[in-house]
This record gives sequence, C-alpha cells and structure tokens, in this order.
Amino acid sequence: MAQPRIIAAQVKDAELVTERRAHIAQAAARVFRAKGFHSATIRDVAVEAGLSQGSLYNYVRTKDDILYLVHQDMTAAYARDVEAAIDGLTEPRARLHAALAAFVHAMRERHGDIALIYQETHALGAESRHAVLAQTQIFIERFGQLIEEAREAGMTFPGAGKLAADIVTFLPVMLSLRRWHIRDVMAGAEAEAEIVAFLMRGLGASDGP
Amino acid sequence: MAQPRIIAAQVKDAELVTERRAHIAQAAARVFRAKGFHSATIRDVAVEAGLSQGSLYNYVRTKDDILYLVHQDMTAAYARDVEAAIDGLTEPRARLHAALAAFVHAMRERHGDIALIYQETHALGAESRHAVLAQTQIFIERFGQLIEEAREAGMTFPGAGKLAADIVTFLPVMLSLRRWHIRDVMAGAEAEAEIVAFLMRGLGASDGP
Amino acid sequence: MAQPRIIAAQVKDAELVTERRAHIAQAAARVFRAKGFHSATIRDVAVEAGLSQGSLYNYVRTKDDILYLVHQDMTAAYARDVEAAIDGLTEPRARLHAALAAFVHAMRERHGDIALIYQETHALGAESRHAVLAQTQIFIERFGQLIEEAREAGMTFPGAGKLAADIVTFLPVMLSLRRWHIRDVMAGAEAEAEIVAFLMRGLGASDGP
Amino acid sequence: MAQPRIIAAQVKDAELVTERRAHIAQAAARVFRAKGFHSATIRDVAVEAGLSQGSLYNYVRTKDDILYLVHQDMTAAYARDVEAAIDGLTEPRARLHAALAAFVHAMRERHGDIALIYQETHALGAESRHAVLAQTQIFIERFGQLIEEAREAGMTFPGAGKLAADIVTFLPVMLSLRRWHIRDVMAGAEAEAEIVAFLMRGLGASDGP
DNA sequence: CATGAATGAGTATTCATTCAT
DNA sequence: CATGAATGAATACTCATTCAT
Repeated sequence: MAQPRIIAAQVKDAELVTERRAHIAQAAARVFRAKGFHSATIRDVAVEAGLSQGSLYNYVRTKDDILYLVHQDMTAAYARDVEAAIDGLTEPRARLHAALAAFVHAMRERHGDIALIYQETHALGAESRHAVLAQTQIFIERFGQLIEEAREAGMTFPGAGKLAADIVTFLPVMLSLRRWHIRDVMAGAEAEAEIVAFLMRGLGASDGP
Repeated sequence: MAQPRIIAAQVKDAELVTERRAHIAQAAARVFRAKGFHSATIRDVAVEAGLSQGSLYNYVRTKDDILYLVHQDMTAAYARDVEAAIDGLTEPRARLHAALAAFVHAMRERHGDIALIYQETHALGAESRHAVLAQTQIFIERFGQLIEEAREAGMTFPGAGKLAADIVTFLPVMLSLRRWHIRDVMAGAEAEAEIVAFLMRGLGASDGP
Repeated sequence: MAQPRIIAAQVKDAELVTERRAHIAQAAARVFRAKGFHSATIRDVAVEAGLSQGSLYNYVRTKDDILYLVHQDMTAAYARDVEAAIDGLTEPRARLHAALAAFVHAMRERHGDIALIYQETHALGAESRHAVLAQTQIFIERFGQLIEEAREAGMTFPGAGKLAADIVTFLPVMLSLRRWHIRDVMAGAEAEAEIVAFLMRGLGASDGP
Repeated sequence: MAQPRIIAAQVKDAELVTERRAHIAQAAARVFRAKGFHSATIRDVAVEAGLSQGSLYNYVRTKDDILYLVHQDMTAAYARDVEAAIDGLTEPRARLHAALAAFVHAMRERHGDIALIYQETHALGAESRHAVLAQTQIFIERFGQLIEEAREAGMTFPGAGKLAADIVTFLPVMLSLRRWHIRDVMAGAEAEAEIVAFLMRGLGASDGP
C-alpha cells in the first residue's frame, strides 16, 4: 500500500507548504549528494535553501523529515521518467522496452540521487523507511504489470520467474552504484544498451510465433 | 591495483597488532550491523571487543579505520567463500558455475554484511574508500577471469559483453538489498537458483557443440 | 503600596484591552497549571485563548507579562473569596472566623493556582515580582486588620505577635503545597478544620470576659 | 519508603564519583540560587564547578540529575541540622524542643536553599520528584515520632491532630518563603522564637501534671 | 602496553518576538 | 486590529580523541 507519510507543518497555508517543501527537498538533495546525510548539517540545508533555520522548521519536523522528502522526490522522479517514456505508446511490447530503456537511462543520469537512496535509506526512521519502501514496491509491481501485459500481447518470457520484476528494477542500479568502475570501461550509452540487452536475454524475451 | 591501505599502530609487536585488529574488526562488525556505523560509538565497539577505549586506539587511529578494517574483513569473507567453492575443481565450466552459486549464496547468507558495505562505504575517507573499491575491483576481475577460462574451455557466451563480470557480481547483491521484499515472495534457496539461472541465460551461456 | 504595574498595549480601545487580558489570563492559567510556566509556550496560550500569536502580542508585551496577569488574577481570586465570605457580616469575631475559613478553603480548592504562584513567582521580572508581592502584602495586612478589629471587639489573642497575620496567611498554603501528602492522610474538609483550629489555638484566641 | 534514585555514571571509580557529585551539587546550588534552575545553563554549572561540560556529563546524565543531586543535598542538610541538635539529648521533651528550634533556625539560615526547593521541585522529572518527596515524607514522620515520644514521656498535646507533624514542618518554611516581608518586620532570631512559640501553643503543648 | 577520565567542538531543535500584509 | 510566517539566538547533550598514570 502506498501510504505517504504525512508530515505535520507549523504553517497553515497548504500551497505555501508544498511549494517550500519542494524547494527544501531540492536544496537538501544537493547538500546530501555533496556531503552525505550525516555530515550535512541542518544549517547547510537552510543556507542552500535560502531559509533561516527557524523557517526551515516551520515546514519540517526533524532532519529525518528532510531526508524523507528527498527520497520521495527522487523515487518519484525516476518513476515519472518511466511513465513519460511509455506515455502515448500502446503496443505492450514497445511499452515494456521503452520503460526498460527509460529506467536504465534514469539510473545512469540520476546516479547521484540513486546512490544517495541506496546509501541513506537505512538512516530513515522506521515509519519513513516503510513509506519509502512501499513506494519502491509499487514501482517494482509496475514493471511486473508491464511484463504481464507484454505476455498477454503474445510475447514469451520463458526466463521470467517470480523475481523478474525485481531483477529488472535492480540490475540497472549498477550503473549508479558501480559508476566508479564502469566509467573506466565504456561509454554510458553503450553501458545502458548492454544492460537492456542482458535483461531481455535473461528474461528469455522473444516475440511469439 | 590493490594497495591495502596501511594503518599505523602505536604498538610495535606486529603479531599482536594483526591479531587484535582481526578481533576488533569482528566485534565492530557485530556492532555496526546492529546499530549502523554512525549510531555506533567507539565505546560500543570497545565494550564488544572487550577492550578499553584507550587500548582500542593503540591499534587503530580513527573510527574510520575501524570501518575500513570491517570492510576488508567482509569483502575478504565472501571472496574466500568463492575461492573455497572452486578449490579442487579443475573443469572451467564447473568452476564458473560453482563460483556463481557460492557468490549468490554468500550474498543471501551474509546479507547483513553486504547491506553494511553498500550503505557505509561512502562514509569512508577517500583513501580507505579507494582501497576498498580496489579490492572489489579485483573480485570483479576474478569473475572475468573465470568466464574467460570457461570460454577457452569451449563454452560460449554470446551475451557476455564488457560488463559481464560486473553484472555477475552485482545482480546477486539484490538478495541482500531487496531482502525486505524478496523475503515475502519466495524461499531463499529458490531465489538463489533463480538468480543463477537468470545470469546464465543473460550471458547466453551454452556448452559449445 | 500596591501600584499595579502598568502594561503598555498596542491597542487603543481600553475596554477591549481589559476584556481580552482577562480572557488571556484565564486561558494562560489553564495552560500553566497543566504544563507549568516554562514548558508552556506562547503558542499554547494563544491557541487556548483562541487568538493568533500576533494578536496576543497586541495585548501583552512579553511572556512575563502573561505570567503577571495570571498572578494578578489568582491572588485577586482568593482575596475575593475572603471578602465574599465576610461580606454582610458585621460582628468582628465572626468576620475573622469566616475570613479564616474562607481562606483555608480557597487554599485547598485553588491548589493548582496556589502551587503555581509559589513555584513561578520567582520567574517574574523584578518589576512584576514586586507588584505581585505588594498585592500579597496588602492581603496579609488585611488579615492583620481583621485581627485588630476582633481585638477591639473584646477578643484576646495573647499569642498574636508581629507575625500573626503572616502565619495566618501562610500556614493554610500547606493544603496546596503538601497536597501530595495530606491527600493520603485525611479528607479535605477535615484538614481545613484542623488548620483553622490550629491557627486559633496558636493565636490564643478566646472571647474576652 | 526512601528509595534514593540511582544515577548511572560513566566513570567507574565509585569514590571519585561521589566526591565529584558532591562538588557538582554544591556548585550547582550556588548557580541555581543565583539564576534559578531554568535560567541556569549547564555551562554555568560546569564553569562554577571547575569542570568541562564533557566531564560534567561523566558524572551526571541530564540537567535533571543535577537538580536532583542539589535537592538531595539540601534536604539532607537541614535534616542533619535537626539530628545534630538532638544528638546527646535524651529527655523527650527537650528533644522535641531542640528539634523544633533547630528546624526553624535552618529554615531561616538556609533560606536560599529552601526557596529553591519550593520553587524548583516541580521541575524535576517524575522519578526524581518522587524520590525527593519520599525523603521529605520521612522527615515529616521523624517529627511525628518526636512528638509521640514526648507524649509518652508525659507531655500532652491536646491540639495535635493528624496534621501535627505536617504543620510543624511546614510553618517554619515561612521564614524562607516570606523572607521578603518578615525581614522588614523584625529580627531573625525574634521571628524564630515567635514561630516556635506559635507552634507549641498550637499543639496545646503542656507538661503533664 | 593498558587504562579510563578529561575534553570541547559540534548540532538538532525550540520558541519568544517581530513585522509585512 | 488581526494574522501567521519569519527569525535567530540560545542550549542540552554526544562522542571521537587524547594523555596522564
């Protein structure tokens, strides 16, 4: 279930709250990427966001809340990338392929965000962590759906077991977490292509007779 | 090149130093797994290791050093698992398969360690981080070697591109980092088998004619 | 001399000011009794009073002012209790007795207020504190007066020294400050009676021949 | 039951702990008397005690702990005064009288401490507060005992009801809490005498036939 | 070599007060 | 006169590291 954790704010103007929170999340993301969540100080975030510390706390209850906002933003961002890529496409096989390509690309392009997610999710409090993982799970299920639809359209995946959607949403993360290594081996676009190919082959994907 | 970072010690007796460091690393690993690196205090580690804080600092310069020792231990551990699995085997194809199975198994069994590695590596200072990544790179190359040997023995891998070794050493990590999800879906052994199968299929592995 | 400290207000309409201040004082009293002066926030008080923080500051200059208003209210309240009790009575001996009984009763019934007064008066700024103590002093003198009048009416108080009025206005406070203990020992009405009896005996009160 | 709350310390040397805590309590008492508990800062206390803030926290867990230590010290101090006064006396009537005189004197002499106790006890956390009140209760009971012994020795107290011990241990507090007023009225020794006399008369104390 | 007490720099969070709208 | 968002100063507490014994 997606149960977006509700963060209470001191400020009443709801529109202002969402606007400022988006602003804060983006500023915080920059700070966290640069220094890491633990080393980053609330003051750093406030300065980067152009707010006083006091004001910051009108929109956020704790440092954890900030990390949560950042996570939300980031996971929403790549999910949006994927949806944008398949928007307009109706052919299930094309949709699956486009989704995969978009996700793989996002993992490389948004490498800073992705690394942050994988490094700092454990720093979230239990509640926030669960909310974030729930969001991730929905994303995984989304890919399960796309695979299923392609199958119904006649495609066959003899290699797709129960973990198919998990694998498909995990392996591309390599482009972010192994960036230090891959960067030395080949160009980014090439790497993306290889990942996509590997996944399709792993799934045993082939257009039915 | 793996150039294991040298940590200076106060104590002269070299044997004592290595012995104590191993002891510290294991104690610290327990503490870090339980509380995370940042929440864990030096005092926690000292207590768990049965040392005074002062003594601890005779074998280690900083908290960072401890994390480095832990990393070293952990990466060495799963590398050892793989070597143990292929020890005695001479047939390249069998060796590759055994290595893969052992690695996949280690990723599931040592999930606490693996999660720690992926969450806390970025907390290491530059020098330590490079040393650890170098060790990882060697491990990746080791799998590249195993693949190469299998190929020379007649096996074909039409799907193995430049990233083959990276993929093979990354996807199994999913068993640790997605544990929260996979646990709900299927049994551990089954998951391991699916990962191995996926990888072999992705590589296009087949015994030559 | 009681020179009620004058609190400057932003607002001109004098009637509105006194009305709102009374309202604020009562709301604040509830909040302070519940959470204590230091733990209570201006926001708490504003919410309880149904005002915005900004408005609050139109009637009050500082948090200290609020505490002062509360003090004024509270000391006035028990003083009023006493006056109400002797209102209509003309016989000096009866008046003294009634005043005493009323005061003792007030100390028990208004225990929350009394405790607050004794705990938080020192938190007032010098000026406010002096104003409050002056008010208290007037109250003490009022009892001195009642004793004097009873004496003139023929009653004798061989035990009444210079501190008589102080004692009479202090001992009953025990019903509030030792409430935690007395509550376990006896019923409230009984305790009141014992205090009154003790005081009369201590004064050596007896109706002259 | 007196259940002195146990405060955990970081430091192991038990002797050092008690010594330092006594030192801290005395320094803190000075600071608290001067500025009040809430306005006083941990830094103030540390400076007054000649310790670093860090060291302070090796002997104490929270600011509350410090207040508790101060309370303990203060209540123990006047209890000791009383015991010292009756030490050596065997005649129950003399003992009661001496205890009373000593207590009354302590309330005047230690006025700063007493005021602090009555103003700041409510700032203690529940656990500490209960421990302190338990200590006070024991003190009250001690006076109940002394009265009882005097009665057994033939003294009569027709005015002593259930609250006798409470009254006797409360009224003298006036010398501290009404100091601002009494000081203007009469000399300290004289005030003490009047309080003692009032109490004895209130109790109806008289040596039996 | 071992010990453990001392240290002080570092930081999230709160809240009275102000002021533009 | 009312509102409520902005502010920044203030503070308890933590912990890696040092060093005298």
